[in-house]
Amino acid sequence: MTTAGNTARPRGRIDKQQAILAAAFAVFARSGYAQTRMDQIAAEAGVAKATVYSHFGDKEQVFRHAVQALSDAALESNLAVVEQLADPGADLGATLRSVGAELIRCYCSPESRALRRLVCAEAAQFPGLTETMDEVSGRVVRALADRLARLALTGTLRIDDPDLAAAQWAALLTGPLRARYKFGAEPLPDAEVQAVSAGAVTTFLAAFGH
Amino acid sequence: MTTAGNTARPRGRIDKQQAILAAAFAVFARSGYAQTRMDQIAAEAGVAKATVYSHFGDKEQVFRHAVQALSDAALESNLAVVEQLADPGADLGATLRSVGAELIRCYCSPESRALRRLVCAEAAQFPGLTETMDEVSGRVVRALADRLARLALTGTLRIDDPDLAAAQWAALLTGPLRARYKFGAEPLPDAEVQAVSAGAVTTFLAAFGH
Amino acid sequence: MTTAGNTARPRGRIDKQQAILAAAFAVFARSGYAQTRMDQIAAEAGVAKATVYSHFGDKEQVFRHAVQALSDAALESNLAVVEQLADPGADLGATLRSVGAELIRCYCSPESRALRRLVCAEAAQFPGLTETMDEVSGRVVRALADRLARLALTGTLRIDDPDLAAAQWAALLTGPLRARYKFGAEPLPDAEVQAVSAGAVTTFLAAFGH
Amino acid sequence: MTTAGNTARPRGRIDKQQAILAAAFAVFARSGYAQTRMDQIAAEAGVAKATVYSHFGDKEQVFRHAVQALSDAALESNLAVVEQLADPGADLGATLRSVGAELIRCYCSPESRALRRLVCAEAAQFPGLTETMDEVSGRVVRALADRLARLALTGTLRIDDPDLAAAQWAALLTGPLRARYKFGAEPLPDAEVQAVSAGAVTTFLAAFGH
DNA sequence: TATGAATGAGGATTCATTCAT
DNA sequence: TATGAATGAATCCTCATTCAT
Repeated sequence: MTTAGNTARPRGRIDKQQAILAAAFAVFARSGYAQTRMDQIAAEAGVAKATVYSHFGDKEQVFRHAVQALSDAALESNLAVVEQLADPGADLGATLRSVGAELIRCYCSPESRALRRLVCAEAAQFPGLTETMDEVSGRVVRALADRLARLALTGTLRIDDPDLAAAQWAALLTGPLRARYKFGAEPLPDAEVQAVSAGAVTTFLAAFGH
Repeated sequence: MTTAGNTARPRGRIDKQQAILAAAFAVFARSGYAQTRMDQIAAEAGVAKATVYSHFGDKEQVFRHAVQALSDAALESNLAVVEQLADPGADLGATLRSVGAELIRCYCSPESRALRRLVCAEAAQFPGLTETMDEVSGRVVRALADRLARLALTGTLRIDDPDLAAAQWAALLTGPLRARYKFGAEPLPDAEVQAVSAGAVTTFLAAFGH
Repeated sequence: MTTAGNTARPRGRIDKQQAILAAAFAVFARSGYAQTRMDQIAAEAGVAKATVYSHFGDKEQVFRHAVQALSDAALESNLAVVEQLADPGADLGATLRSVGAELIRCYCSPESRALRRLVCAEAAQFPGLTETMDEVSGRVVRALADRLARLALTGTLRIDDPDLAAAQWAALLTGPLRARYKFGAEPLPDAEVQAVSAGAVTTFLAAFGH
Repeated sequence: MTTAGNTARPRGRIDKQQAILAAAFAVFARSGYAQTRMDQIAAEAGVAKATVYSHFGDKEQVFRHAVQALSDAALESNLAVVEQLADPGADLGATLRSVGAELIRCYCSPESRALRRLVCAEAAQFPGLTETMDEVSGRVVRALADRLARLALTGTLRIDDPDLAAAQWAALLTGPLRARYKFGAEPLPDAEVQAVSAGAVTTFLAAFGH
């Protein structure tokens, strides 16, 4: 129903929904919740303001939908990266470094930073928002834990508590990053990515390797 | 005449400054930047709205000063905790666990959460804000690195790069915390504190202990 | 469909525009630019304040439109009077006196005084305002010059430079009026009108009659 | 203390009065009544705002004093010009043209334009202001009438009603000027001055010469 | 008198939201 | 459903004026 639509009108509605959501993503990410005007969203979506209302009810709903969509996307790309651990190859260290680097890049992508800013900013006013975020990182860490558990099973790693190990690896990857890369607009230098990932792997293997 | 002030008024100016700043801290932390009304700040400070303006110029300046003061306070209490590592005592593990736990508590104190929310929320609109935050965590990590370097010198730990070790320890402490404890309003259960701190120490010592 | 308007609403937009402009005329004329509150205009127009803004953008634009409309009206009534010279009748002096008196009355009508006050008052802050006014009096004088040129052609008057003669006649009509009648609120006594007009005609005919 | 100042204080008060008035002139003339802030006046006068209040009571009084002083100055310079008619010399036309030109320049001096703007603008809100202005132009016209009467006595001119003649001459001088020169900021071109003055003299002499 | 600080009343403007078409 | 127009509530900021010193 979403993609078929070769007859003229049935898709109009859905197209507009999508356009509105896309516009909302963009504007909220750019300006934050409070700074965002419904007019901007409508304009960027190419529809009338009232149309936005008839689709989503009010500003808060538009926001929640936008955040949800950003979260879904972020979750998906993170999981895709984690999946690369399914087949670690010969050089475990190298694989960990590469996957770690990609996780860092996901974590610092413009979309992720924007999402983090939005959630963080509105955590107080929008109950349930932090839960959404916990959900995302929780599922990523769990997926990571799954992979690590497999590697422990095969004896590649020496892990008692895969959840803890996963959480700590994630922490070692994202913790040392400067705030300006986590929240700010500054582009993340590749050297930083490599260094942090390498450092994380060294410590991680010292604790969980052989 | 300005500083003696045992008679009633000469200090009035400064008192009001302080009162306004304190009120601003509170209100911004509660409601976020955009939701905060200048009236609220003035009322909470017990002064007229125009007085706030004559002291700080406009809302943005009030905000910046408030954030600065919160940052200063946060930095100070973090540094005080780190200083406890100066004399690690006999049981290094226990000391690390205890200091780690206190650092976590600092990190999740209501003030710190509020500060994080505010900075994060307004990072896009207020250039320089993330730098302020980097500065704080940077200095804490550096102080931590100083302590770790001493312990490496005395042979208590085995550390090549104290800065990296410090950053990683901090990461192991704060990274695994759920978003609801970092940004949300939920109170931080002591069990979580203990568990995370203990886990961090184990991994840390595995990498940097004997 | 827009102009027929036997169904209720299509003309609503235009009606409101008109209502707002009319209200703005009145209030600005009464109180001057700075003293005028947007609320007053909105109230007097019977619309919401925001409607005024959505139609005109800001106070300055409302003002400019109001002035423009007042100017247009003033121009029109002045031209109508001047047109009476097209057929001067047998007694030229009497006609000139009568037309002069009417021009003085136009010049001192409440609307004209208000317009003069507004333009004069805000000349410094609103570039282009004086030009608008010059335009009005310029066109009136030119129309007058046209009439005088005709009378010169028929030999009724002896005029070399009709533009100069017109400007001077206008000057003789309005120049001798006391400020209180040009700008003030005082009603213009008919005796004053007659006297000034008669004096103007005498001098004018001495210079340009036979 | 600022200029003469050999004894220390006694003149301080008066100096400040003067400074305040001078500043008020300048600022009101620049910005109009409503746009003028008491702070600006105080700042430009180099005193504290409260000092302005202790000298003049409130904004309106400051304004009235400023207008009065501007009026006095304007009156004085106009009268000085008129006085040149006391000894008209051999070529009456030339003298009239020269005096007329100077009157036009007085009339369009920055101070006079400012004064006209201020009075005109606030005529509605400040009763008595137009009277002040009538007083000025009234006295100038009367002085002019005095001179014309003398010239009539000596047979140089042929005037029945010197007051009317004076008013009309003044009208012929100022009436034809464009609004931008009367109220606006545009500098008055000398050619305009000459032309208007010459035209006025021609018509005036046609009516009142031999 | 001179002043720096404080204030209360007020005003322009914005924006989420709703209606009538 | 889509829209242009209308709105009312809210908010930042300004400024004439007053006090205490």
